[in-house]
Amino acid sequence: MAERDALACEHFARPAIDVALDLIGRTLDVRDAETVRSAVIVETEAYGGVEDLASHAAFRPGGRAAIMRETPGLIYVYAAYGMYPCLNIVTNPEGEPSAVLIRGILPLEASKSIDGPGRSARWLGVTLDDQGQSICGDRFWVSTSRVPLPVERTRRIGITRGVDTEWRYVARLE
DNA sequence: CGCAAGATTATT
DNA sequence: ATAATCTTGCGA
Repeated sequence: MAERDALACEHFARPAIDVALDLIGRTLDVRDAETVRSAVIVETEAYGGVEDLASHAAFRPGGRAAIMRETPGLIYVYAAYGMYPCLNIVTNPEGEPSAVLIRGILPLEASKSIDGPGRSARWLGVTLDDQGQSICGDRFWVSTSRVPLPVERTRRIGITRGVDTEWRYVARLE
């Protein structure tokens, strides 16, 4: 079998804000029993750090979000409003609980981008059971290659606290 | 044990 | 604008 074009887990052992920007333009692959879904990451948000009140690690540190304290490169999945699984990648700088939320993707076989964390995770086939999986494993991996895209930096969406920090990145698509 | 809030989405 | 739907945290 050919070498897989995958980033090593150590790549995510950096501040979430750095990883969030770095991920824009990279391809995310998710292997299913039958197929492999591939999509370019076009929108991300960084969460974490002791000062980030919007982070689950700050106001909901127990339960699933505890994984944000674990090894970088692990998958954190939470159900937004109890209904929609959302995909995160744990990115631990120095024991600081943090993660990057995948908010938008551009499926390779599609022409239209998918907007929103719930819709993105659903297209990729991500479920709550993927909690704890590795982003550099058999089911999930991210390409070493990166499509150069114009990136915009904005405030995060859908939150009521920590609204001042500009920790969201969006690729500007033609 | 009960209740309110929340990193959302589809429908009215 | 608002319902759908459930985990987590907090107060009684």
